Order: sequence, then C-alpha cells, then structure tokens
Amino acid sequence: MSEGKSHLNFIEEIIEDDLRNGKHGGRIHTRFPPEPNGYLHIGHVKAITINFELAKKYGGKTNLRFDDTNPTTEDTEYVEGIKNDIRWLGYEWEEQALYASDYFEQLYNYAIQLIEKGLAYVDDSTAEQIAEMKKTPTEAGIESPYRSRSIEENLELFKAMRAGKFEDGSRVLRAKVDMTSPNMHMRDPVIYRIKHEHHHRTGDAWCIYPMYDFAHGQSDSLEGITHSLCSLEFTHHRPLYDWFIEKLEIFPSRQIEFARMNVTYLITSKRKLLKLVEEGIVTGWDDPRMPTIAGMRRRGYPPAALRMFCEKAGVAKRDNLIEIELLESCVREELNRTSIRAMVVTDPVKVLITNYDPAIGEELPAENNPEDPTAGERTMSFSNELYIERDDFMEDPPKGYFRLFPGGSVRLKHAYIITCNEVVKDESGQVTELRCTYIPESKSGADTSGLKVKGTLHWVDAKTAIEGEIREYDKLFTDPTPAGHDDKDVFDFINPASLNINRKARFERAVAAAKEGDSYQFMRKGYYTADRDHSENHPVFNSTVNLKESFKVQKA
RNA sequence: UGACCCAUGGUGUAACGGUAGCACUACAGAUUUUGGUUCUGUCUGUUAAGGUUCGAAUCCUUAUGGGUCAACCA
Repeated sequence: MSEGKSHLNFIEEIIEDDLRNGKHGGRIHTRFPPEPNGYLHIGHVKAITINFELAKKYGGKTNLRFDDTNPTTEDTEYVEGIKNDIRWLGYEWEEQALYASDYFEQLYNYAIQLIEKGLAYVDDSTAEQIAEMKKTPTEAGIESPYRSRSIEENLELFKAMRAGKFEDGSRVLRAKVDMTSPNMHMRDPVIYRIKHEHHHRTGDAWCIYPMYDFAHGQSDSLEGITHSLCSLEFTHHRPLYDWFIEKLEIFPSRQIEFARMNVTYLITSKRKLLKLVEEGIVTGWDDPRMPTIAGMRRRGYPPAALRMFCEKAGVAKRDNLIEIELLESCVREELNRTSIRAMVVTDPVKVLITNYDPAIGEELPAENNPEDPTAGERTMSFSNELYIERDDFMEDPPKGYFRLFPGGSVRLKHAYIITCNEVVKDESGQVTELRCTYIPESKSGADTSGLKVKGTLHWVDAKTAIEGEIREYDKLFTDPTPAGHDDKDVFDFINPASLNINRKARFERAVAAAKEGDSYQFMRKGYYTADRDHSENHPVFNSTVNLKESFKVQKA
C-alpha cells in the first residue's frame, strides 16, 4: 500500500540526493549548536526538531554542541538549562554534549596553518579602523597596512597573543581573503581576538578566543557533521565557511540555511526577552507567558505538541509568520487526546436542589477521558448544594442560549437534569442562589425520564469542592508583530491584562492529586496545568489554552 | 549606485513541464450528556509583463515587492 506522496522539504531533497550519490558513504550527521548565553525559545525548538528529526528519519546522528567561543556572555548555568529543555522536548544527543571550547587547541593549530600558508595575519589596527577599512556593501574595502606582514612576524605575534603579551583589543588575527568582495564577511574577517577573561570551561587557559566563523565550520568538520543546518541570516557566512574548509583541507561539512520561524504575538529576541524579565513585566524566564521552552513547559504545552507544531509549520527558505492559532491547535489536539477531564467552576454561583435530601449525598461515576477508555473513571460528590458557572445562567436569555434560565432545564454532566424555579438576588441585583429541582429518574447512565435537554453544565459539590487559584494567561502583546514596527518598540504593545489571577475557583476533589506539570481539561472551559505552586489543599493551575468556542455569551 | 536569498488562498506548506493539494483560520450543517471532540461541506490562491512549449506555479528575461549582509556577538 502506498503511503501517498512524500512531500519532502528542500533539505530532505538535498539529503536524499546525497544518499543516492553515496556521499559520505550514506552517513547523515547533524548538530544543534546553541550558545550557552540564555534560555532556549520557540525559535530554537524549530532548529532542534529539524536537526534531530532529519537525523532520525535518515538513520543518522545528532550532536549537541555548545558554541562557547565568547567567554564574556556564556555560563555553565545555561548549559544545564539547555540540556534539560532538549531532553524535555524528547531528544537525546549522541554520546555526551560537545563544546567548541574542546577544540580550542585544534583551532589554534588551524590558525597557525593558515598563517604558514600566508592566509592570515595579525592586525594592530583598532576595531574602529578595521571597520572603516572594510567600507560598506556598495563600496570596496581597502587593505590594512598590516596585511603584508611576513609569515614569520605573524607567527611570532600570534604566539605572543596566545602567551598573553598583549592587551584586549590591541591586536586581532585576520584571514586574508578579499577586501573588495561584495560579501562583507569575506573582507578579511577577524578570526581571533584577545580577551583576558575567564571561560566557563577552559578557565584561564586562554586569552585569545576564535570568532564564530573560525570555530563553527571547523567544529562541524571535526565532528564529521554532514549537513550543518542553520538559519538564513548565516547565508553570507557560507562562502567563508567553505573557504576555511578548503584552505585547511579538512572534512567538508555542508552548510544549508532555512528560514527561521516567526509566530504571531511572540518575540524571540534574547535581548527583549531578557528585558521583559528584568523589568518585571513577567516573573522570570519560565513565566507561562514567555515563548521560552521553560515558559511553555510551565504553561502546560506538551512537548509532542511543540514537535507537531514545527512539523506542520514546515521548512522552507521564505520569510514566514505563522499564526499562533496553529500552535494552539496542536496543543489542543495533543491535550484532547491525553488529558484527564475535571470539573472546575471558575466563577461560582450557588445552586440549591430543593427536592434533594440535605442529609444525604452520593458519589457519581465520571469518565476521565472520553477519548481514551483506558483512562478509567473517578467519582464526584453530589449533594443538594452545588456550584455552577455564573455564565451558565441568564435571567433573560437571548435565543440560542441553551444553558440555565428561570423555568428552564439543563443536564448536570454525569448527574441529573435540574430545572430552575427561583432566583435569589442581593440588594445590588446580583444573583446569589438558584433554587432548582432535580429529576430523580434522569440520573446519568440510568436515565428513564425520557426528557431531552439542550444544555449540559459542569458543576461541583459545594460541600466538598476545594478552593484554589487559577492563573489565566492571555497574550503578552496586543499586536501580532510587536517587533515589526520601525516607529514603535515591543514594549509599546504590552498587554496590561496578560495575567488574571482568579481566586474564586472551586475545584472538584480529584484535582487535588495533581502533580506539577499535570494537564487537565476543565470541562467546557479549557486546558489547565498544575503549577509548581500547586498543593493538595490549595490547587494552583495555569491556563494552558482555552477550548474552542462556537458560542459566545453576549453580555448585557 | 552592491551582493545574496525569496515570492502559491487570511496563514503556513505541497505540486520537480501535464487535474493547484494538505493543514490552520473563518463560515455552514450532522453527531454529541463538554456550544469540546468527530464527520461533511463552503469561501478564498500561483506578484506582474513578456518569452520557450502542444501544454508553465514550475524553465528563460525583465519589472515589482519582501528579506539579509557593513560586532574584536553567535
């Protein structure tokens, strides 16, 4: 049986082509190369899934390599966070994690080789002078006066740089490429700089550090990476990437660029994300409103949903802006399949069942997940005093409203049909209690009443329900592309109501057993996930995503 | 006045010279003890102009639009 068309993306086509041609003996090896200077976000999720899934699909391997060539910004704290996030996403890398810093000695030797070939030189110019001599994209650059230094002098100076003889910024090592190239990265790029700084792994062993362009390609090559996948903004680096491989005559890894993912209402600038944290607009890197992996995890987005999202978003080279609705759809799809249902009344109004004996109560069975029979069932307490959702009652309902109203009947899910007979209000006109009667013959699963009602409501037993907290999250920004305005800053679009803490909620008893990270569907409301602040006696849930609603209650 | 990349419904992504498909969204309808799920259906698309060809979203040319590149960041 045919599985239908395969719909390869352009990277898969390249890979299958390579496989057909027997390139690298059919070996596929990718890598995910984060810099350990911050937390991973939704954009990284795409890079992670592309690298790991491609290797998985073609029987290859994926390395995790920390691109730690700049000691100024990097820290081991981030290394652990990143590893944790990748594992949580469901991926495991080859062997142990690798580090560009493991190759410092080898990279240094590569630099020596380049100097010996007359392809690199030590430049004493200042950063400003170098920038000036590079000129602009539309104007050819000019050569540095130090460009013609002898190989011997370059060797001597570079060794002295390593030996710590010079101050930060006083000299750099540059590759001798082409100052007139239309590609700015080919205009004698700086490949080593002096930084007398402590490195999170190599400590004080080095005071010169390779630049990205001199570390990345060679690291790929050393690891035998066959397909080095990165985002489009590195396209201009590719000629340089290839140049070093060619001149050093090392394993030819191939760089392939894809468009990074943009999602409406989300930002992925590390700098701006950091500012949100620092300004206290969010509570931290793992605030459930953050587009970080840590934030999405705390929000309750399942890893499978994130993977599904990236797969559905696809891989191509054109700029894209994916609607957040696709992400939410993936989250719902996953959670609908897997999450246990519970009844939680978020804005309670009391219901008194006047014909139900206040002295007794009963335990009613309730299925845990209609999508999954193996999820079993639980029981819910029922008595003459209940709570229902304030939204589920209207004294003067519009047509099309099939919840509760005076004289109307609804089914209480897993329980009985009730009819509203009397509305009790306080001085301000606020409804305080609904007096109803129930139909004893209408019990769920044993309904002999023959009655049909249109509405089914969720409810909790007032006597046994637990009070707790729901943190309702909305979008952090009011604009779909907060970072896409030249005249405005992302901070001009902060949604002042992105967090609403609800302390009125009443939870059915079963949710008390939730553990941090457990997701539930609060029936007819949405998906919610137990926060780390959750406890048995005081439930605390984060709203993950609402259920789709095809009916909106119009407010008077 | 540069180089490089890109252009398919509202959004994302397929179609590899031969019926423009899938998903999300939106809107209908069916089912439903969740106004959820599921099912069915509908709406909306090849940036433009030339050229090659029996035939072009696909190949060529030009135009238009968008993006990227000038850190001792990655």
